[in-house]
Amino acid sequence: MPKTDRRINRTRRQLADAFIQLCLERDYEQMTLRDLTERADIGYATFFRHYSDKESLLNAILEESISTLISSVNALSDQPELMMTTLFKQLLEQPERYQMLVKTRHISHLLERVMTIGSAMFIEQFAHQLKANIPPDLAARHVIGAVINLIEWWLEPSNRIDPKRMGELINSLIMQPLKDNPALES
Amino acid sequence: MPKTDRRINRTRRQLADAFIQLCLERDYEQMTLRDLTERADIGYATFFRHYSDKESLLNAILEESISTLISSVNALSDQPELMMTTLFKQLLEQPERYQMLVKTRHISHLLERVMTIGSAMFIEQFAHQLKANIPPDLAARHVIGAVINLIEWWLEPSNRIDPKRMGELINSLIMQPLKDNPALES
DNA sequence: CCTTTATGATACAGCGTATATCATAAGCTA
DNA sequence: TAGCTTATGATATACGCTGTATCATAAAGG
Repeated sequence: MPKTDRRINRTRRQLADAFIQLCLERDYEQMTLRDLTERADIGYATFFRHYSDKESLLNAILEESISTLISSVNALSDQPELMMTTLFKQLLEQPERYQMLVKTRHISHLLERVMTIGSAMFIEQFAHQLKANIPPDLAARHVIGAVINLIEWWLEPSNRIDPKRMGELINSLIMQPLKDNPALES
Repeated sequence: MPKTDRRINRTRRQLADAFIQLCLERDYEQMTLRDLTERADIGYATFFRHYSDKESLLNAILEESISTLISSVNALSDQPELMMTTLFKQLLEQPERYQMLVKTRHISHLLERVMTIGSAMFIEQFAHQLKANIPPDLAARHVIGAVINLIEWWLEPSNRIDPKRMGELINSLIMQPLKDNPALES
């Protein structure tokens, strides 16, 4: 493994931090690279030595977030509810980063990758006990989309209710209703 | 009511059509006003006599779509399932337009306005029979977000299942699970 | 300590945006 | 239809942002 130059890490960290800050303060679209490099306190031309354009930096941050999240969750794919609570706890580690991904509408890219780990198993596990006449495509899309929707809601600072409770709610509002004989719980 | 000049209507219609076409063919972000005015077959400068920028045109199309959709469903706010099927039938009238709004991620703006009509009544109607410990904010968000998610899925041409069936599925997968004593149906 | 390399500063070409101007054509009104 | 009004087309232009090239300098690594 090649050690990366400290200066490279420093520059990229400054860029990522400035990017997240500016995204939350202003708007992604109208944020210029001049704004960004000034906030990051690096030379304008230096940006292009690391990323080809603004979107490329965003994708780098996205991919890094995906790796972090997946490696903390992929061992739990057989325990959906524990996987969910673990996911929520992980999100709390760097809230600004994930709020930025909500604002730029890239959080779904991230969560689709994460959810695919769990939902593939979920679909396989429940395929034979799906409610009658529910198209499997629709079921899969509903699980992933509805969970993402609640996570986006939960990322708002005033909505950060207990991760364990969120896991229960997701199970009761989204997972169980797909089953033929839903277990009744509070 | 002031009659608008035919030329104005003609220009704006050409711009909207070209905009929808190019959005579906290429990408919204990298679509230039030169591309747009060339496709619409109008002079470049003429664009700015109608809209201040690209986003302004998109918003105009969005607002027009919202008006059309709302006026076709707002009388049905007391019949959620009929409102849903009517909504789906309306979407079938101009599929390209709404697919474009999905691609530009503006469909949620539209559907939030439409769903607010129905969900306000839904919330009021079911507030007293909500499952225990479900935060009302979360419930409202879940209803709107999950419905929008299924509509986006349904707008994909290969997923256009029967509007009536969609209304039933939405009721059984999203609405009923929020209630304390969910009615069991197929 | 010496070599390597990432950075900062600057200049510059290219492109898209947005505005101003003027002649022309199309629409409206009587 | 005639005459006035107005939207359009074409063109020129200023401006800002992007992306690249160059060179001297500072910082890192061995």
